[in-house]
Amino acid sequence: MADSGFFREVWDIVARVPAGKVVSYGQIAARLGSPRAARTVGWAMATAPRRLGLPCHRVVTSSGRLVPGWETQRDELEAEGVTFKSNGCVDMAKHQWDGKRVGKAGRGPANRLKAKAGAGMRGS
DNA sequence: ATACTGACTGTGC
DNA sequence: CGCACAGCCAGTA
Repeated sequence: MADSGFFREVWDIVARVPAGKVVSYGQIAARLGSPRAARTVGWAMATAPRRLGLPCHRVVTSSGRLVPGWETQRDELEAEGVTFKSNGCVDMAKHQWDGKRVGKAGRGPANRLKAKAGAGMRGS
């Protein structure tokens, strides 16, 4: 894989996400070795050719929020058995794809991940 | 080769 | 609790 690079891997991972599960952009990026490349991952989805049949509706943000401007996405996930919270967010704590690594569920605000403190230190 | 964009993320206030 | 700012990676123009 990786014949083309990052994108190919992103699509590959997304295509491997089982129904009823969701994965966050950051999780995919981290899987590729670049936890900060979440944007690139989202971009890969945005430019992902539909002919690939990518279940982009299974990709959500770290907050469990669905893609902004997407109305059918929630319906698609529900059809797969994904449950939602009252606020309209996916119950990622329950459906976030383990990514073949069980025990990693809840990597984000939901878990108060305080890794690397100098991550977004805006000190310009 | 350079610049810009893009469906994110984590902190800061 | 909500809004804003800055950093990151890769592909297209």
